[in-house]
Amino acid sequence: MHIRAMARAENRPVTVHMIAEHVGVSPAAVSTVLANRHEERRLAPATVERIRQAVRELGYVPNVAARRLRAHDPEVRHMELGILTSFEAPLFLVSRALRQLQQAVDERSGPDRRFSVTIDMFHAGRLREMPGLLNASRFNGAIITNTLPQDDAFLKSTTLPYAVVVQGRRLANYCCVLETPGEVGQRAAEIMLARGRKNLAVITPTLLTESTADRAEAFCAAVRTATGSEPARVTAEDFTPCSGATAVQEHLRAQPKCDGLFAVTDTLALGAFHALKKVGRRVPEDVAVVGVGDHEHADFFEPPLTCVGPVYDRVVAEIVTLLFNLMSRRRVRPTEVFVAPIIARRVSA
Amino acid sequence: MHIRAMARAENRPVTVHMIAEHVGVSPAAVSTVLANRHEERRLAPATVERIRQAVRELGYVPNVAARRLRAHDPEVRHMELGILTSFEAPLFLVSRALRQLQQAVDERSGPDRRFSVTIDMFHAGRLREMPGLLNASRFNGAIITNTLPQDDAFLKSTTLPYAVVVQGRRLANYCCVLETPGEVGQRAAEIMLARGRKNLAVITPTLLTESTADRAEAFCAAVRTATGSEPARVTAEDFTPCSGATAVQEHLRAQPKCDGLFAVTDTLALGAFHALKKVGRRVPEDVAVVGVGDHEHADFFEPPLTCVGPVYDRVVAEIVTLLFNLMSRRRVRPTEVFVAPIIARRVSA
DNA sequence: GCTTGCACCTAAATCGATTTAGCTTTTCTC
DNA sequence: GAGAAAAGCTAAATCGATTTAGGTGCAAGC
Repeated sequence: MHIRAMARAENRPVTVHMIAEHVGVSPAAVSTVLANRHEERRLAPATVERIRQAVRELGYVPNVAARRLRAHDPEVRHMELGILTSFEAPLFLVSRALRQLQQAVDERSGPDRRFSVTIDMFHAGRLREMPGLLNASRFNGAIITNTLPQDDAFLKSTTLPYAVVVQGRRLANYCCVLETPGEVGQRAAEIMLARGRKNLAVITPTLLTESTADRAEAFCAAVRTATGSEPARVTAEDFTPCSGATAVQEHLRAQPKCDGLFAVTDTLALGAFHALKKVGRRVPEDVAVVGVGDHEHADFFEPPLTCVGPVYDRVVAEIVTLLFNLMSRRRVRPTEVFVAPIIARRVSA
Repeated sequence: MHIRAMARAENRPVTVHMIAEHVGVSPAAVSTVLANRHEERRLAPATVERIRQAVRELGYVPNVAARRLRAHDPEVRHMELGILTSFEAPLFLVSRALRQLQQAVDERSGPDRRFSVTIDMFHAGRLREMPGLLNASRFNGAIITNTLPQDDAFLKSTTLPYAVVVQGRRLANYCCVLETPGEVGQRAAEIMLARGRKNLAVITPTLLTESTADRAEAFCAAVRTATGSEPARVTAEDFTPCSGATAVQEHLRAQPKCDGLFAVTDTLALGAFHALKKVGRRVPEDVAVVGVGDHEHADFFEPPLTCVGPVYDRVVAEIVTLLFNLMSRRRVRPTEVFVAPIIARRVSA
């Protein structure tokens, strides 16, 4: 064991102890230098220099977990909250969640209770690889959002052993907050039908989350029920206006009679606007457009975009409430909270 | 000391040890239950229940730092990187930084080297209150952005003892990446002047970062030099289009002859569009508008917004490179990296 | 009666860094 | 030259949780 330890030592992370050995002093001396307190603790300048040299040479990287543990004041309890989202998703819901969560946290912080809130990203579909998720060594509580079906499957298979609220997805073993299933698509369809639109299409990105899929499904179902015919499906590469524009432009070529577009996100609707202008069709006279999400700038689109969707601040408020209830164990059972969509009637439909 | 310890114990965070004492078992047993491994380790079901009960009653919150330290594989070095930004600022630069940083990190990760990247927010002007900043117990490296002058003053006064890259600000004791001072405002002025605009205004938010202040200054200086007259200053409450619209509308009332607007962020330009439409003035025929930042949707504004500004991907690339150089100690001296602005000539000016 | 095996639990080491109290050795003072 | 003070450093405890190796007592088997 001793020999193996030596053998492996080559590539091991450098510790204070190793530096100390290398220089021929105690770990205490090294630590003193690292904290820049050698003056007050009266280390000889020559020693300080030798230690500094070694620190540089060996490429020392402090272990923050160890430092945190040590630095931590035993009088205050510290809770780590994370907002977990995928890189690929837009950040606007996240930033709202963050703001509200921070506010909730500021209210609850005191001399004996502090919180930290961070945003942590995972690659879509690879949530399971996030370090510290499973062994609960990273968070005391987490909000998980923008998951793909693979991530959902992972979550379903293991109940994370701390407070978790999942957004936009129904999972039996977690507390979930999401828009009322079916409603968004339904309302969008109603708007279109009330305007007498016949040749409808729904624009979705390639990667569908549960929410975006549900919106498209419900829209199609409602249209089918009312008119007997199925809306066209337009698939954009991702969430960006650019990909939306490309997809819609192609669709308009194939289906010039199209007179109503439902975009499952506002960014795609923005792309649709662009494509429509390019081929000289007016919104909403020629083509009605409905978006989802209430993009913070939707009112400033040209024309202002009519949106259907849950009030995100409500969604976030529910999430935050649930999270704190879970953490204080006031509610332990998994729950589903639905937030009904509202319609922001503007100009585009 | 013993008595005081007892006295304080009331309100102390609950530890595994305390639970163990409360139940009358060893910490090992409690830990076993917390990890849900009581089956394989053959704890009596009754004991498990008693422990669970106590965990609930006492409101146990695990100390993640301790868990991390313990869970940590001594073969791999783990580096914690943070992107620190203020709540009040828009996230779009942050999200780009995050994506590029994550990519860099993915490339450098290996079996013996892992990274985690998080976004951490501070209240504008209160960076100093962020826990773990000063005692280096949170990050091995950090990108700091969207600071206010108070934050800058704080940073100037203490050199953080780890790898730090500051964005958008010149601080002698740090590595900084920012747009070339003076250039953005100058270019914006040139565009306006080349179009023969005379009655110019610059729109800024109330809270000015160094960059936004510099843009406005340089714009005014360039205009003053060329024409001898000073552009008007329009102050919006914050960065939102909404506040921009309000401010511009007011300005137009006071200065109906205004024919050129320079907005120090794209979101403010979007608000300006709105205000201009409302009073029936055409862009760019009546009023030219120039924005900064190259908003990811600037091309989809109506009309597409002409932007001046650094290529953000360049900025971020420089930041990431510097950060890794600092961490591997390939470059230790503070540096300033300037990224020259480019002009995205679209329709609005 | 003695071993074996099982059920159930604990002592102690460990993760890495920091700090406090204290130990040598040298230098200074009278 | 004795005692005090200063300089320069270290041993060991600590932060909180986890795990490994091992102990104890009881029932079963021969």
